[in-house]
Amino acid sequence: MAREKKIDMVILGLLSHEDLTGYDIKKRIDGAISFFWKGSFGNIYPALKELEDGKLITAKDASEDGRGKKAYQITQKGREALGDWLLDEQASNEIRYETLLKIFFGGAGSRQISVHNIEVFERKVQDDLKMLNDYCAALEKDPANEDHMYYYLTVSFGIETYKAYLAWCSKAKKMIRQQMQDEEESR
Amino acid sequence: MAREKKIDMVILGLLSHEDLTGYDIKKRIDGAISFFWKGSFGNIYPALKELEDGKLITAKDASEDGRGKKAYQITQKGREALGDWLLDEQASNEIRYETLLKIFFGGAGSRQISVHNIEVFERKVQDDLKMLNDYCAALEKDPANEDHMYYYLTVSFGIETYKAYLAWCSKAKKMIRQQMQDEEESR
DNA sequence: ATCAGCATGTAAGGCGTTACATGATTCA
DNA sequence: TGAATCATGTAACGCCTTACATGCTGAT
Repeated sequence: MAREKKIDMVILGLLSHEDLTGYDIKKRIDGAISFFWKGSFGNIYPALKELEDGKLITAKDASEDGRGKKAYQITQKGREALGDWLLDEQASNEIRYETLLKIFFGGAGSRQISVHNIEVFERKVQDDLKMLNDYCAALEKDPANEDHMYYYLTVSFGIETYKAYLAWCSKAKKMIRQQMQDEEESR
Repeated sequence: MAREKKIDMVILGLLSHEDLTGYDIKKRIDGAISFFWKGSFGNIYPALKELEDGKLITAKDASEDGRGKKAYQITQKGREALGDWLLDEQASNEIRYETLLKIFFGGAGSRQISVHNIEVFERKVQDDLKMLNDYCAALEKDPANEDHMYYYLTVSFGIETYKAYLAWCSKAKKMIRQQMQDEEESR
């Protein structure tokens, strides 16, 4: 029960559903997971090697044609590690929002800059929310399977928080603009 | 306009209001900022040294008594760097929620475990929300200064998103329990 | 032909965390 | 006197990002 890397758990989690290549794993991570977890090739391939060394996964040659394509399968030991991780109630949940940093220190710049920084953030959130809504719609069409609910729950977490972000953006812009106006009137 | 580290900007931002020691800076970061940004001594002290080397801040001996206490001041050059950073509209906003990972892969464990993981998360959010509400109350009592609104905005961002988290927690637990019940009935 | 996408991997560097090391002060 | 807090710093390690290097395949 060594302190496994999170990327290991992501890989094991994905492989618990289907066999995948490193490249496929990257694509899956870039999908619905991407708004709360990231991964890169420079991250994934070394992790696959370590997991294979630890016998948590096995590789089989999946080249239909001779190129070195490898599909990975999870082993029983891998499933156990995944189960242990789920049972461990400690979880690191972190946010690092540079935008909030810029708002917090907004007094060091003009109010217009702060409004602009909020607008840039707002646009990004709107785009991401669209993406999440698309995922959600796709899930509703698809026949309900066992894991469906879990995917839906994470997507809905994203949708709800992003909606809260957008509400905050409106409020924040209004508040800053109001203060700009107050100042103008008192001049 | 080199690609400055974010911790540098946090330090400059804090020093733009008041002179502080490294130890004080840590305390400030652990305050209202902590829910969207982190810092550690192993992070802060080397950054202070680099900022001093780059003449963005200056140190003066603040030992009332002979111990090597140093208070840092921001320089004009430091203020400019801070202003440039605020003007730069690109910002990295990331969340890494292991809890969501555990929910996403919840199918690999029992439903009870998923409910439990949500509850652990929920309790943490409730505690943090209390803290944020306290900050908010303190801000409302304090006389309104220039930067007040900016502090308020980031705190209110936290409050709003944490409320959305809690609403999601209730919904998610209900959904999982409902599915457990459905299954029991169809047995 | 050429470009996008499939596919695997390595290397350097950046940044941050944790633990360690040290010592003074203040308050109970 | 002992514990908590103030105060500064270093060192090792972990983990991830970015960029690089390589080559095949399928569609236009």
